[in-house]
Amino acid sequence: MARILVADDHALVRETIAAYLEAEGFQEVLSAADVDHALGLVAKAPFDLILADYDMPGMDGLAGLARLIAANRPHPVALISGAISPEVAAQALEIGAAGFVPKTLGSRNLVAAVKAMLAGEVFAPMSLIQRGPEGLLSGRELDVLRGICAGKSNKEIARDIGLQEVTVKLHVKTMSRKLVAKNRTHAAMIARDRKLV
Amino acid sequence: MARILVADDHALVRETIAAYLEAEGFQEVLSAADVDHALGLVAKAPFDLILADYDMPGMDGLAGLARLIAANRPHPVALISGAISPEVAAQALEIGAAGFVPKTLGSRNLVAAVKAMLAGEVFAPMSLIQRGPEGLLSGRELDVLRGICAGKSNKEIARDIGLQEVTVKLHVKTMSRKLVAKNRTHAAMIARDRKLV
DNA sequence: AAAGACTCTACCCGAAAGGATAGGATTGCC
DNA sequence: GGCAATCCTATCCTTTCGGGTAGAGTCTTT
Repeated sequence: MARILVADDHALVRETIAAYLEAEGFQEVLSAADVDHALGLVAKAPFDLILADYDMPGMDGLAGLARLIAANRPHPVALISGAISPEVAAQALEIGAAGFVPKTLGSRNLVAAVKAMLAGEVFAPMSLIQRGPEGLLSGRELDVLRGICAGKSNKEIARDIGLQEVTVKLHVKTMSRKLVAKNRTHAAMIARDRKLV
Repeated sequence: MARILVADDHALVRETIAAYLEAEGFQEVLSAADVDHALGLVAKAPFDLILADYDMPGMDGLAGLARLIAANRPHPVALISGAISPEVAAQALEIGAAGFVPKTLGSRNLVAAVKAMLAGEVFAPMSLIQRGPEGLLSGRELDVLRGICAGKSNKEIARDIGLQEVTVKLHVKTMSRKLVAKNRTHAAMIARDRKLV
């Protein structure tokens, strides 16, 4: 019926999902533990649909997803994920992701989502779609946020990315406003929760 | 063959694992989405084995696990988890957990682990067992760490737990040393990574 | 060309955090 | 009792943060 690839580094999740889809009547369901393995399988023969985990070795943010999409074009590639931020979701859709399969999805909904995406539709929970470009962090702000999450001081961040300390402080301030964080520590925790880094 | 309960708030994980275990020949595999639901099922009839997710509604740290263990005594209760800190693992074993099932475990190993625990053995990856009491955070230090993770200032933390600000600063210092953190933000990220809070 | 972003830098200030050192209080344990 | 660990408080000092305001450069879009 369809050739599907499930890519997830959690063997338990990967294999059980694959087994479930096979039991649902999909002809060929393969699995991969990382992006490189997945790309190798795609190279042999493209899939009708790829489900890829966002927190997977080789993903490197959305770079790995972009490679998968390019390799499997024009067939759809979707993200499996426990929790994804609206920011990441928007970027994923921009680079051509076919949708999202939250792990909170039930088995029956999973099948429905897979069928929808096989038919060329975009499947994504509303909560991930409805959002303005409001409150998005700029590139520099993300750089600084990464430094903060690494426990660096403003001075260290400034040295590492080649800026003056005052400039870093500015980015910390504006970025904290956007995240509605009380301070850098709070911002770091929010970033971690929303997987912004 | 055995009556097993799989408790996980991720419907996809929960149902697929349950389906897989059933396919392996286990007679009765039920599932629950939160601790309260699980306790309700246990109350009707105890299970030969319970697999419970650590990051689950109602778990409240290890309190929920303790309730499940008490309710299902003397049958084993194990934790399903993507990542668990040695600290939490040790505490779980102390209060009587039967072991751990990392999500990185393959399907075949899952079956082996389940059978081992049904036989009364403790199943846990070595990496979670070998650890000294070295570097453990004291109660107060954990209190302060929780405050830091919430983005609070020392002053706020002091007010909330009824201490002087200087005392909080002391705990921040000693706790950061133990975690080998450069500052409070770094400590917060380490705590989040190791699930210390 | 103008508007709007993102960007970088500078100066100022008060508040917060980090670090060192020291003393006393409370436990539980040998 | 002595010992160790944890806990609470204190004083002093330096560094870092957080916040405000201001000016100017780049780039893209309209």
